[in-house]
Amino acid sequence: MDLRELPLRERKKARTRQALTETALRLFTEKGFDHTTLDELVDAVEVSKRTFFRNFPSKEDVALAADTELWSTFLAEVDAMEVSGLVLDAFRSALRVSLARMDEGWGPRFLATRALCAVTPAVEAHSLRYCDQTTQAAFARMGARTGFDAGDVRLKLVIEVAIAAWRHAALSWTADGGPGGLAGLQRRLDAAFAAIPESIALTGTNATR
Amino acid sequence: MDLRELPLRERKKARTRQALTETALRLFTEKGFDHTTLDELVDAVEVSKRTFFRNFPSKEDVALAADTELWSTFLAEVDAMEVSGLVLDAFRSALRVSLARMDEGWGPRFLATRALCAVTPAVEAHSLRYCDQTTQAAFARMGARTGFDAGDVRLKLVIEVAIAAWRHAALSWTADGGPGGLAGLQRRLDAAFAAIPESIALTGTNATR
DNA sequence: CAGAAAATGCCACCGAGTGGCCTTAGCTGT
DNA sequence: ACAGCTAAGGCCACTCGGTGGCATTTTCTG
Repeated sequence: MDLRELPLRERKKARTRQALTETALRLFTEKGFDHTTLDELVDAVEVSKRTFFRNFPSKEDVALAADTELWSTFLAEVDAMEVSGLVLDAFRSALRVSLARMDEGWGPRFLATRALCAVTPAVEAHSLRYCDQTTQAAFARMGARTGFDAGDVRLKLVIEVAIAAWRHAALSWTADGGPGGLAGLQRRLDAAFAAIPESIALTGTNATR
Repeated sequence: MDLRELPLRERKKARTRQALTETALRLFTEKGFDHTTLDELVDAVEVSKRTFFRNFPSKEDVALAADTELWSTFLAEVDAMEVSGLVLDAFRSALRVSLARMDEGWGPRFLATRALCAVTPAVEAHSLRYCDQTTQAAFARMGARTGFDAGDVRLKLVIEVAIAAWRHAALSWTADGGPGGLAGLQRRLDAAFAAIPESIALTGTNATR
């Protein structure tokens, strides 16, 4: 992430990208996603609208920078991870490590992004798609790396379960205002994973109240 | 679903709605979602664009009519279902019953919708959001009906797992071209549910190839 | 310092989606 | 049967997200 060593061109590009994500997140949070036009954003950052769309495929994407950082790190982690034992545990630790790799300031940005998702359907939809694409990519890479069949239901499901645990952890953590920072999020993640066996064995009767 | 008994006004409304969904699915499949303008669609059905947006909140929604039919039936089923034993089994049978409730012609429409999702990111994103909303709604209703805590991780996870099984079944069935019709989809669904216990117990080692 | 290559800015354009307002058509009373 | 009410549809103008084309600036290379 250190960009001091990059050529000037790349540095400038990275700088405008970051300015766009930061300003966008601030404006969207202050005024709402729908009530912030792209013109306002690009005016504030002093770039042209054309430049914006060379950096981000859509208005929604600039709001989800925190998500994409996490997911790309996660995929790299999946590629690198040792699987000796429960596959579910491997994914849990991949998530844990990815979270630890996020740079300082990511936590608050992620929190703001989630808050935005909660009130803006369009952003939520994009976020879910990223999540799903990541799940599928993880499935494909794991399938290629380990010996599992290309369409093995079990591998697919275990990844979906891991991601579901992550999503629940992130959601509940966000709903409570992000208590304890990233360590707090980490704890919720562990709790969610720990609850998985009980979940599928869960029984209940109709409470007639 | 029989609309012979409705007042004339309602009948007409239902008819235009159906004409829109059918024509939309046909046009989108033939020419692609992005290369079909709303003007073409409303011209074909002979309604104004304004009328379209009184029936559907967005262009994507008209393509997902098959999804919404299934999910609303599923939610009704969740409200009605008996839970005595494994909660996971209750959801499996709710999905099974919902599928059986779909009217004739739903199968092909659903298949076409899924094919559309596979090639059109915007439609896919909307579809995922519907799915997620359904999951959350099922969670909220179940939480209210049975005695579980409002934010019980286990209940949330078991629903996510059930939906994940459904999604995998639908995806693999679609990828193969929908073999065996709805009965074939049903079989994939059973197989996916059956694989859940093995999934979370799945172990593997790095295949160094 | 010259020239290639990449990034940016500018402008015109398309299509999705909305608000306002008027007209039409189905539903109510007498 | 008829008059009035109400809901739905049609029409029009407008905003905003997103794209293509082309000229201009800026950085890299020799």
